[in-house]
Order: sequence, then structure tokens, then C-alpha cells
Amino acid sequence: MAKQNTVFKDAFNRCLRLVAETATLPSEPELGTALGVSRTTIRAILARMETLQLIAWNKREKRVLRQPVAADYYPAEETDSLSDIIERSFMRRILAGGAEPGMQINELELARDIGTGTTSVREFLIRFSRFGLIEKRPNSHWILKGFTREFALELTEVREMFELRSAASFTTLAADHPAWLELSRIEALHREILADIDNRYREFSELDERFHLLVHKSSSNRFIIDFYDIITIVFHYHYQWNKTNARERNALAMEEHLAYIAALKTRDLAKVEAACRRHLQSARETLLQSIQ
Amino acid sequence: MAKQNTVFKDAFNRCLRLVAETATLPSEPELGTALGVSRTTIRAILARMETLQLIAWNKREKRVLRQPVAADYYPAEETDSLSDIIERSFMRRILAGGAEPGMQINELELARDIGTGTTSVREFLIRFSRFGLIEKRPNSHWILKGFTREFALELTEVREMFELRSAASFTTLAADHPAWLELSRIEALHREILADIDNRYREFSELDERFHLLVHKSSSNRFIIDFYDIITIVFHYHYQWNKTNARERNALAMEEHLAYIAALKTRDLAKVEAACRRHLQSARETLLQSIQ
DNA sequence: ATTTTGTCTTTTATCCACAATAGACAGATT
DNA sequence: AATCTGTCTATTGTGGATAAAAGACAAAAT
Repeated sequence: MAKQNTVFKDAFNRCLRLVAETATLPSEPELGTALGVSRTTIRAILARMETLQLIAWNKREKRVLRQPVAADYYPAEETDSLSDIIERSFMRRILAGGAEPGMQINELELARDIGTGTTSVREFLIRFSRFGLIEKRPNSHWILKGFTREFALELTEVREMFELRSAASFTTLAADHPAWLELSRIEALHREILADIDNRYREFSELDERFHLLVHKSSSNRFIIDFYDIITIVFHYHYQWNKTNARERNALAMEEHLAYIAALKTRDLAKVEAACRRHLQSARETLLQSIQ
Repeated sequence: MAKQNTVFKDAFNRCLRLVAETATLPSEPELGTALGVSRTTIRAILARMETLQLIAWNKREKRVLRQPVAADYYPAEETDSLSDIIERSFMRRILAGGAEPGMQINELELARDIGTGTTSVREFLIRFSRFGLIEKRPNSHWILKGFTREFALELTEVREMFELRSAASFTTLAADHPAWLELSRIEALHREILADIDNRYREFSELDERFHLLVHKSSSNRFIIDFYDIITIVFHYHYQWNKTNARERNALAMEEHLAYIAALKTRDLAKVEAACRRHLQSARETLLQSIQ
């Protein structure tokens, strides 16, 4: 097997949702931009839909013949890209499984475990190494440095520097900058979720990322923005793993966010800094608690 | 061709220098640690030396038979690792060659150009992407973001944050911490080179890296230390490329270093910050000048 | 009792092949 | 005149093969 056709399968599934909504599909280029894939893939999707008798396809005409049913969709497991699969598998190993710091990581073993080729695993490890959790010994193995207390402290130290700097530049954005609108949208979402916290507290993780990324982006600094990837991945897996008191923690964090957002809106640097520090402080504590 | 034997060739050359100095070579493990390679490679080296009649090898006895001559050495081009070759070749393309920002980078073309397989080029690009000069479009090409003014400004912004923080933690190191000794050694080297600046100003580049890395290391933060890789590579190629007024620039920078070192030694935070800022300011200007 | 060597196994680095996907271009259609 | 489709080519993503290098272990030597 060479390349996997996950792009096709995922786009096919998304295209089925379009089929459910209209009587005729638009042109190939239009579908391509809508689904974010090339015309080659679009034509493969259309051909498959024709085979399944979902549409009648003749040049420009793409008439919907019937509504898609569950059996038309590709199973969700088949639409994940290989690198996502490797990432998940790897993170489970090093976070959930008892992975000791200092442990050796074996490309071949990892590849066999996941059921993939070594090349993909190798490329994943290279990409992943910038997160500071593993380190390469050339011509030899990788070393797991581990999700330790030191790691968390180093991570949060830089995060705090970057976020304070970003928050400060947020206050200097022009009044008509789209970030202000997005900030208001995020604020509204906070209030919505808080109003129904018992049912919706799980939505916090995604909202948290969206908010902090917005702040980081206002730095206009690629290094600061890229660094946020590390935060994202750490917190993402951390949330999946440590669910004690999630409701309370999330509610508290959202209150802090609201105070932080309010401070940003005043454009008063001292207030922004105070609110930002307060939130980062409790975020750090949450992270540290989950480690030891 | 699978793996290239550059490790062997490079270690062989270095081992020839040992042969020139002694009558008998030490044990295999000892040689291994001295040259930083495994026993497998050491044994390959010894076998080759035996073939060349450089040594008489019988178990523990490794008697030197003759002095190595120029012809015994492998040519320098053959001892560079493939990733170094790719890096150099790539940097020449994007720095020296007129590479426009926004240009597409083609793995296949790059590989053909360098005369190597695509896998190695691909892995290089993945590793290199953390420097923020290129960006990947999945399933498609890479985009060259270019060594632009924005890049330099974003880089120096983070550098200044990190170095100020590191310099501050330097002042809190225990008096018997080895960093103080290394600092004094670096200081002495500065004075030596300044005393003979006309002949030795080219040594600055290496000294500069050694000094700033020492400062960054005192942060004990892997993200700060890793970031210094970016600075290193940018300045490394930048020095090779822009040589106008090198003597004056380097002399000035060294004077600033001396002031910075003196400030560190007082452990007075205000003085450290002032000296550090002054130096970073002029380093930034030098970099910016070379760009437009 | 340690260290060294001989031998063997395992793993990494690298190239190559091939399917999936992107993308280019000319002719067809509105 | 602009957009769309049919067809073709080029490039990326991934598995597999293989030489180089690392590393394990027992027997041999100090």
C-alpha cells in the first residue's frame, strides 16, 4: 500500500452532507474549494457517488437521486490521517502507559505496534521532537524525556512570557481589527456555556484553545504563535486524561477568562497584566496537580 | 545504496590523528569512547588500518607500523553527513540564490539537485520547518517564507525576551557553578582576540555562539535553549554571507560582550539588563542591515 | 573480578517503488 | 469571455528493502 486515501474518504463523507442538502451539486472547482481538496479527488468522489447511485452525473449535471444513508459513509476510523493515528497512539503510550523518563523509543517497535511503516513513525518523531518531550541520539535511539514536573514548569514559564507579551499587544490593535469581534464572540460563548455548565462543561477545552490562540495571534510573531502548538497538544491530551473536578476547574477558568476578556476590552495594560497573570497562575497549578 | 558510511570515514580520519601520536592503540571500547562511535565502527576502522599496513593488529595488540600520509585520509567531502550536505545546499539556495518569499519548494527537484533520495530531503524539511522559514501545505508543496525583515524582527523579539530572562537567572547561579569558570574563560578569549583583532576577527562568530549559548543555558529551560538553535543557524549563515565591515562590527560586539560579562559578574540585575539590552540592540541592527 | 574481544542480533539511515493527490492545459460549454 | 470538463503529468505520502552502525552476550585474557 502506498499512500492511504484518507483525504478521499474524509472528503467523500463531508460531500455526503452536501448531497443531503441540495438537489444538484455545483461545479467541480466549486466543490473542490468547498471541501478543500483538488479536482482529482472531487472527480473520484463523484465517480463513487455515481456507482452508489447517489447521483446521476453527466458533465455539468450532477443530480441527486437519493438521500445518503449510514451505509454510504466510510467508517470514521478510515478517515483519520496516518499522522493523527500515530500521534494518538504515541501520546497514549507516553501519557497513559507507565512511560518512565529516560526510556528508549524504538522506531521499529513503534511502527510494528501501530501497524505502519517506519518512515511515517520516523517523520512523526522528528516533527514531534520540537515539543521537547523526546530527544534524538543520532544513529541510535530516541530518548523519552517524559511528561515531568520540570517539563511543565519550563513550558509554563515560556507560555507566561509569551502570553503576557501577546496580551499587551492585543490592547494596541486597531478598534476595527477583526480580533475584537472574535473576542466578543468568544465572550458570548463563555456566558452561554457557563449558564448551562453542568451539561456543557466539556466544551471548555476547545473554547480555551480558541481564546488563547486569538491572544497569541495578536503578537504577530510566528515563533510565539507556533509555540502555542505545544500548549495545545499538551493541554489537549491532558484534558482527556485527567478528568477529576473537571466541572469545577472549567467553571473557574471560564470566570477567569471573562475577567481577562473584560480587562482586554478596557485596553488598560495594568489590568490586562493582572487578569492574565491570575489566569495563567491557576492554569499552571491545574497542570502541575495532574502530574505528580 | 542504503546508509552512507560517513560515520566510519570521519572516525577513521580522526583515528589516523591518534595513530600519528602513539606507538600502540588502546582497547576497542576505549577507542570507541574517544571517537564517539560504537565498537562495530572501531573494528571496521582497525580492519581498514590493517589492510593499509598502518598497524599490526592481533587481538589486544595494535602496533603502529608507519605514520599516516595524506593518501590514507578519506577526502573531506566524504565525511560530511547527508543532512549537513542537504542543509548547506538548501541554505545556499534560499540565502545566496535569489529566492523570493512565497516561492514553492519541491522535494523531488531539491533531491535531484542535491543528488539524494527524497526521504532525506523530506526529513530535513520537516526538521527545518521549526525555524519558521518554510511552511508545509499538506499533500502539496512547501512554501518558502523567506529570510525577510519580518522574520528578523520576530526572531530578535523572542531572542531578546529569552536572553534577558536567561541573563537574569545567570546572576542567581551559585558561586561555584561551572558557568562562572566558563564565563571567565570566554572573557579571556575575548581579550586575546581583541589584542590581535586584525588577524583574528574571524574567530568572533564561534565565540559569539559560545557566549550566548552559555547565557541561554543558565535559564535551565529546554524551550529557551532549543530556540537558540534558530539564532545559531541564522547567524552562522548570515556571517558567511555578509562580510562588509566584519572587522569593525566584530570588534564592537566584543567590546559589548566584555561590558555584558562584567555586568554579569557584579550580579547586579539592573546593570546586567542594561548591558544585555545594549548588545542585543546592536546585534539586531547588524542583522537588519544585512537584509534589505 | 574486571576488562577485552569475537560473534551475533537489532536498529537506524537511506534509497526506491507506487498509489493517492495535486495541478496544468486544451478543448468544450455556457 | 469566462468557466467547466476531460485528460494527462508531476509530486507527495507511505511501505519495503538493504547497508551501516549500534549494541548484547558469552568466551577469552589480563
